[in-house]
Amino acid sequence: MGSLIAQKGVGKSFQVMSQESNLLSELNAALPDLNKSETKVADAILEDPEAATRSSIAVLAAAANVSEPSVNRFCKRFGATGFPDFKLRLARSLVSGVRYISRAVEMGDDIETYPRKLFDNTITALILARDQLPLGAIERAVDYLAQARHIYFLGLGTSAAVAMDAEHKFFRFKVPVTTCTDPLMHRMLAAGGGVGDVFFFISHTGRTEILVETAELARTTEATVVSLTAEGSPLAEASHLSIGLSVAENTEEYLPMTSRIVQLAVLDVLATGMTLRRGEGILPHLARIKDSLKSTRFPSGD
Amino acid sequence: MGSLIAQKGVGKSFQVMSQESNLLSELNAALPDLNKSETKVADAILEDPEAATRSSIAVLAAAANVSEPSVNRFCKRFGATGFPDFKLRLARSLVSGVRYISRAVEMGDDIETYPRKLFDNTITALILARDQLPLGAIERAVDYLAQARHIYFLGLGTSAAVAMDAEHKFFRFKVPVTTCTDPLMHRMLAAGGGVGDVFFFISHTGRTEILVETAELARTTEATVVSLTAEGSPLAEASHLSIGLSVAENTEEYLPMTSRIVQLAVLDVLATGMTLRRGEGILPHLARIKDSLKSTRFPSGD
DNA sequence: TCATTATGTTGTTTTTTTACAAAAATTGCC
DNA sequence: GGCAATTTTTGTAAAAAAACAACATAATGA
Repeated sequence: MGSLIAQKGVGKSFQVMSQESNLLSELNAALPDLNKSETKVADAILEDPEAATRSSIAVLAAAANVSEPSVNRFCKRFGATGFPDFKLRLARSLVSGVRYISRAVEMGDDIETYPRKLFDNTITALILARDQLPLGAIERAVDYLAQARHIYFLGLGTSAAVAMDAEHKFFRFKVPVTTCTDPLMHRMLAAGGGVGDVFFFISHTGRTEILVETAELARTTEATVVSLTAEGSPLAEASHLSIGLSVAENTEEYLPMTSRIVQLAVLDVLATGMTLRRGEGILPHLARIKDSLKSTRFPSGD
Repeated sequence: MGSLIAQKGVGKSFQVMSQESNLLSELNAALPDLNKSETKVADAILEDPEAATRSSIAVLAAAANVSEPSVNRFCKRFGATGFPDFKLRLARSLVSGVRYISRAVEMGDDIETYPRKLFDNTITALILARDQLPLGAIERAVDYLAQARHIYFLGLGTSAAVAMDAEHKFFRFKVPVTTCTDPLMHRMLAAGGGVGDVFFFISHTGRTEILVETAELARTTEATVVSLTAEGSPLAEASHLSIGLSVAENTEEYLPMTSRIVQLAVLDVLATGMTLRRGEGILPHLARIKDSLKSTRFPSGD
């Protein structure tokens, strides 16, 4: 379920996923399964989707070098009742303005181009992550965290910053939270784990040896080992519970980017889950913490 | 500027704002200024906007008990070139109005609901930020950073994690980067600033007194002060250059959420800008840094 | 009552869709 | 492999639907 199913012969329609799906990404995904003229139409649309929504069927047909009925059939294949309906759907999926086709930044890109690309890629990654969020794992993670006596967020490199962010969130729940970036410290903490301790590992690849070893070490204790990492990775295997992410890795070659933002978003979810678990009672406490900062600030105008 | 202007008598058109605005709210706002048949049409559309996007002009005219040209004129009054164009705009604003409207998590939300809400809110924040990104400021910030002899990322609380993330990115450009969370240390660093030093302040509110004071202190030196913070805030005022963000403040009451993700995304943009500025030459260097981690990892399957 | 504005009617133009036919590709058979 | 039959793909042309413009009538207000 979820991805395109080309039902050859049967009804020949590219019925897809829930209505959630984005028409543009759908087009993109269907691309390999399309025949000649369909491909031409898809290309023409993807070339400039915005323009496509404004074109008449005749204009689009000309742009794609196919006949008008071909365009019409194309629309129907994608679940629309006809061309106008198709344009409507297309317009809707354009709203977020996200170019669903991730485009990497190129050396020649100017200031008008690359910030948009980066944002779009990040947004796309979040949308993808949202749609395949392992809710079961998240729910169980919240269980563990809510019952934890002490939480350790462990990550290295870029994930260390994510761990730090997590610390800034979870200490609010009256649970001792520890983060650190020293792998030797990690080991010692892990070795000392006991009942009620939750070791929360954060790693994009899930393959960093020292981190996996630390997780394995923690497993030998009474502590609970949770990880936020790549699905099926060694770290995931080493954990009691893994929140598996399959972030279509960074379009950008050299700088870590989208993966950590998705991790942060997931941690937001966990923290929120914890708030909900705690119930109304925790709200005054959270409010107090927030208010404690007021006196450190210049009064705001409004 | 910004809100609807009903130019009675002159051209009689409800020309409005940028195309940014939401057509639905526009209709709503214009309601009192409409005449009889226009009101009927507006009512019919507002009654069920979703249906309106699917109707032909005839169907809508019937639903509103007016003639077809009345509907057509109505559409033109609202800036559309005609009925189809109007429907397109309506479809667009329906998406942004309905789905992309920020919805706060509520106490009763279940696992199917709140993760989605959180992700949607984050995504919306990124879209908003993307569309009002101060490109000029970003470009100048890249200038400063690219020429920096030493970069200091300073932030407190949640922004400390963002600063740490920035450190993890920018050290790759062969520039000394310092982050720290100790405000006394901040002051001393700021006091010691000199030509070529860039102090990069990160703060959601831009009102944290010690941070603003540190920025002011840094301003007394030869160093450059840049900030990523709320537009028009004291911190922004204290800086040579401010990248102003107007993150529609956290729907979530008590946990800092979307703002820092937007900050991270902007830092991605800056880091990328720096890569582009450095040109192809920097790529092997970035690749070397990335590869340096290979030996710390379990070999990946693919 | 006259001028102005608002609305509707009629008919034309544009757009979309259907029905059908030609072309291309595929399959089965020799 | 070659050839016919079948299926699929694509295009043409005509019908249907939709949108629009021009004009006419009705309503409104001075």
